[in-house]
Amino acid sequence: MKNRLPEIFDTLLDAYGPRFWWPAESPFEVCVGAILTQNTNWANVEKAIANLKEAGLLTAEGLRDVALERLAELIRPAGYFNVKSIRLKDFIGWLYGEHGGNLEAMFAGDWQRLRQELLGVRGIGPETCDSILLYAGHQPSFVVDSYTKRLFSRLGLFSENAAYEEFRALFMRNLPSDTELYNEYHALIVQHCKEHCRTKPLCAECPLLPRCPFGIGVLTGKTKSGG
DNA sequence: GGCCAGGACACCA
DNA sequence: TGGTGTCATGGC
Repeated sequence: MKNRLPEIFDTLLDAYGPRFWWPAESPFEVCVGAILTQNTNWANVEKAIANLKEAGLLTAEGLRDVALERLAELIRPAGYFNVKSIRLKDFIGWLYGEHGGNLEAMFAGDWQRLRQELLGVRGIGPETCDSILLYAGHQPSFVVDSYTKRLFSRLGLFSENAAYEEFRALFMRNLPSDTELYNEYHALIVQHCKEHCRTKPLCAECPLLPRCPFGIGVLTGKTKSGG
């Protein structure tokens, strides 16, 4: 079976241009945002991040020392604030316990070992973990999110029910191990899905339609007529 | 007023 | 191992 992933990337890049992800001012902000964005609209996350910045708490030390209740209140706009405040505290506690609260130290060793360690932190699942590795640590760990599953299952390439690690492995097997490529690919998937691939079927303006090489009927109910 | 949004986890069979 | 309920705000 032909590897369609590179050409899909090219199509998305042509359509949207480079996305310059992650939308954050520092690697630490990426880590915080990765936890706050769990099952949440990014616009709401931005409000929570802004609250943390305004309070001067968007640092490892700040989040370590702030009271849990105050932290929850500051991140309230991001939703699930009681859960996420604990998750942030757990991550910061782990960061201090294992790496002295230093993000550079956290990323200094072997990233695949770090991945396993991060997955052991309560509240950090595979997507959050890979987002931290890729966008904060600049390590070639592909990020799979709900958009990725939705788009590529609609394209008929993967089963939507496939496990996270299966999805991730498929991308990493079929693409070169390239941090910049993984960075851009995931960002383009998000951009694309926000515009064309929410819960509704893809619309006629979908940039994947004209060059779709794999039977767009999966998406539209019509069959590709060739040519 | 309902749906949706860049998940993770506990619990249960 | 897989399915289900829970956590919550804000925009449309």
